[in-house]
Amino acid sequence: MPKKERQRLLGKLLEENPFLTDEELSEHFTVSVQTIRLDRLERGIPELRERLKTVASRTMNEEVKSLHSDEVFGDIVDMELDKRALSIFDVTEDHVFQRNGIARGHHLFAQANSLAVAVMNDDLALTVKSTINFLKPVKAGDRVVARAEVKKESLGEKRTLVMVASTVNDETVFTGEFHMYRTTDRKQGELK
Amino acid sequence: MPKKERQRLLGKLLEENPFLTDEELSEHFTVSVQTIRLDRLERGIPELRERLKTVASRTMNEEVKSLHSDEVFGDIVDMELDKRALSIFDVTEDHVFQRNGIARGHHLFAQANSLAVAVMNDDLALTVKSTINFLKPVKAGDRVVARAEVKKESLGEKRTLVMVASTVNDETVFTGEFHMYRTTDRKQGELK
DNA sequence: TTCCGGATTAGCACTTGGTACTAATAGCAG
DNA sequence: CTGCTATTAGTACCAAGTGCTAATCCGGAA
Repeated sequence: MPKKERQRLLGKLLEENPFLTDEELSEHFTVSVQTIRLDRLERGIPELRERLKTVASRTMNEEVKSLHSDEVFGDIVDMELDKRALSIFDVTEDHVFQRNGIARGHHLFAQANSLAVAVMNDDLALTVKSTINFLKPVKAGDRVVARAEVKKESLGEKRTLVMVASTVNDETVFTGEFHMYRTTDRKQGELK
Repeated sequence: MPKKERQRLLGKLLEENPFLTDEELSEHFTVSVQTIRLDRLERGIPELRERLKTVASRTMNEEVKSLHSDEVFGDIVDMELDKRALSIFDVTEDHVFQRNGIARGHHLFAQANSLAVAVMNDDLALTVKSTINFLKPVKAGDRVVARAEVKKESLGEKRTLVMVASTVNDETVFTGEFHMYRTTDRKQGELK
């Protein structure tokens, strides 16, 4: 097997299974341990212990994250109940597909949906139906600004329509219509 | 500080942060490294390297599930590429509104959306547009089963329609239409 | 007071899975 | 034959330990 091919496979193998020692790897490829070390050196692949450290720290971070991200997805920076609201969501590496670096749709949806729930001046607001459009891909590092607007003229009792538009650098990347259900039956515009 | 108390704290500390070496721990408790080792021995706490190994393997196990389908929310239990797929998502306290115990919409959406992406036999599948319905509230403890079906007769080139229906105890709680974009332009039914 | 025992500390040999470096060898191309 | 690359071998060293023995400290009972 040519060297290049072996190194490529080595990288792939270790990505799938970071627990392999150089010795195990040398047996797998039937080369010497030193060759494996040279290969790792050339490809910048760290040693077993370092690999485990990074994998383990990834876990710890994610566990913290899934706990933290509780009520609202994205920071609400401005809100006028029953009228409009604005939230900001910074996209990081954690939110994108590894393969193409594009943010997963459900994160944009989560931001918009959370904002729609929050802007409703109601104890128990639920999303009933929604139509959404992903207009442009969002990348890691982008700052997504979602604007929600409550449509006054909308729908019957206990139903409210909230429109959300999300932008990155003033370019619209996402729009959504959220049909919300509220428990308290209340006339339009009346504050709680 | 009494020995018992120190050992209790040691256990707690290492659970939160498994990355600490005996030396760092000895400084933290202002005792010798040997004392820390005796403490670990008595409490059956493994050494740093073993701790990282178990933490890392925990990650990998979780990632194996999402490896198949590239970052899926919910476990995919069955899948026939380009045809249909099924995933399970167990709702916990973390997924519901504290106030009313009802699952946040974006979790159901995330499960369905991830499944729609996974079922597409494509390297780069993106959601373009989606219409969803939340039919019944989902509570903590519920097991949500999402079924995705690729509609063969659907849409133009590079576009595919995926229908997803999610049920709890055979009752439909959520339905969604996902208009997916694929990069590889390919005839219907043709396998990669 | 003296002696005992648990707790603590110290020291040494050894282990794993490496790094860093040097040197030797094999195989092929010009 | 020379030069070059790839591979292999061997040495010293490191981190973070285990395992074991031995010394020390300190408080309470005889």
